[in-house]
Amino acid sequence: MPETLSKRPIMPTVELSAQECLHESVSCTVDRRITRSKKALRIALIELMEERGFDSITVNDLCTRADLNRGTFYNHFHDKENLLETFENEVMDDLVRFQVKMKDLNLKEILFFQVKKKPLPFLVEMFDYLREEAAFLHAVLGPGGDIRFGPRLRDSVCGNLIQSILHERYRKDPTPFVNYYVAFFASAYLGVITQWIETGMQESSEEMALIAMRLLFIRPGESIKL
Amino acid sequence: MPETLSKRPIMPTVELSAQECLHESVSCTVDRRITRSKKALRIALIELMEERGFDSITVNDLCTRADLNRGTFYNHFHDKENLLETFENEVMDDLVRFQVKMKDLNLKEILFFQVKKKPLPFLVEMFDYLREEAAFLHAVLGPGGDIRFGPRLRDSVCGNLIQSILHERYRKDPTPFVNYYVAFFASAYLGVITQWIETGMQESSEEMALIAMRLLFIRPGESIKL
DNA sequence: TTGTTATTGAACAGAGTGTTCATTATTGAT
DNA sequence: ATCAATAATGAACACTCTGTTCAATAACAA
Repeated sequence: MPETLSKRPIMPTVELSAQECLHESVSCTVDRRITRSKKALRIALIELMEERGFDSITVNDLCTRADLNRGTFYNHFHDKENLLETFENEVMDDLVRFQVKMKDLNLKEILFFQVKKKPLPFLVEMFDYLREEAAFLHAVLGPGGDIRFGPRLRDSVCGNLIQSILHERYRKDPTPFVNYYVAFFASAYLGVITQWIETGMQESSEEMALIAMRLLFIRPGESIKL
Repeated sequence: MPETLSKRPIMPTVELSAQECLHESVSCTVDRRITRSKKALRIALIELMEERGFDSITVNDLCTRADLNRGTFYNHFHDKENLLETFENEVMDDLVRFQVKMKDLNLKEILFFQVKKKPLPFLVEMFDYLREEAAFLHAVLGPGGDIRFGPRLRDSVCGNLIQSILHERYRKDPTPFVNYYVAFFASAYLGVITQWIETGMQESSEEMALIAMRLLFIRPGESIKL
């Protein structure tokens, strides 16, 4: 079914005026009505996801909560899935900058900070950013959230982290074990992030960075003499 | 809104006759029409979750796919959420038996099998069971699944596993680090299970048990001399 | 101020929901 | 094989939500 084709394209004034700006080199400001509507919908979405879960939210609910006309919603979004997807993509785009910093990481550098008991700066930055987006992340990672976002976050943030700390001996290891090794640690760090957000971010970003580093040097079986 | 109260209670003949059985001590068999309908709905649910995701499934879709009348669906389930929840609970109930075996585990025993390169029997059993339920698990853990099931599986299966391997020194550690330590490994093992199911369970249950054990003795930072 | 455009409120057909009911078909047990 | 019990069926119902259109109004950037 070509259901996506039957939908008329939503062309936000934001993007169009942004292009025009480059063309006409004029100070371009977006229409405040649009940003206001979108902000209100974002808040309404987060609140309702926490209260009832994404599935049972209706477009009516969102608009009532955001104090907007239902037509306004459809001016900017196809449906509630498109609304959620938009905000998810914004966060994912923001996270790209940390991926870059992760790629030129190595175990020696981590250990250098570890022995000095200093948190890795980029890890602190990352937890800072996650705290900024805590309301959204709490909703979207929680029981009323989106099942696809956790894996996205894991692959984006944690995937690169694992690649950089992956032991050299496993880099060229073709056995299936390596895949599980990567899945193991990527999921593990997503779990740490989720735990932090779910429990209300009691620890500071510096503390979390140190905890994340410490977990790299822990081995459950270490208590037993080999 | 007392919406749950307004729903009439669904009393499956299964449970009632089960009670009567204890009372009258008669060989009790459930109505085959019911089990047939529920099985058809289970298959339909799994298929449609894979194809379109749970959110966009309608009761109509389920009944069409299961070749059932819509009224039959409402004879047994309140709504599609209740349908999914029922099957989720069945799997969770099955998993209880592994929790028991996990509680009387300890690191020494694991190491004993580890040095002999033998998989822990209960781990093999568990991966065997997961393979039995692979179709359901693949659907419910996948992108069209239920966001609440992963955490349930993690807490049930992996939570107990971690408690038994938790290093003695952390058992009485009151610092928040321990919480993240547990979250770390519980999420990690859920990630391994999910990876296995998502990639079509290429490895045997014995291989997976060995991989899970090996991951207990791995430490990313081990390549660096302290 | 002025032209533009986002928002509003109303209306619409269509789809899905959850329920009821009389009828038919299966079932388990005698 | 028969029979009472009950699950399945198909139809109908009011209801909610959807996604769209439209004219009127309000807010905006310049």
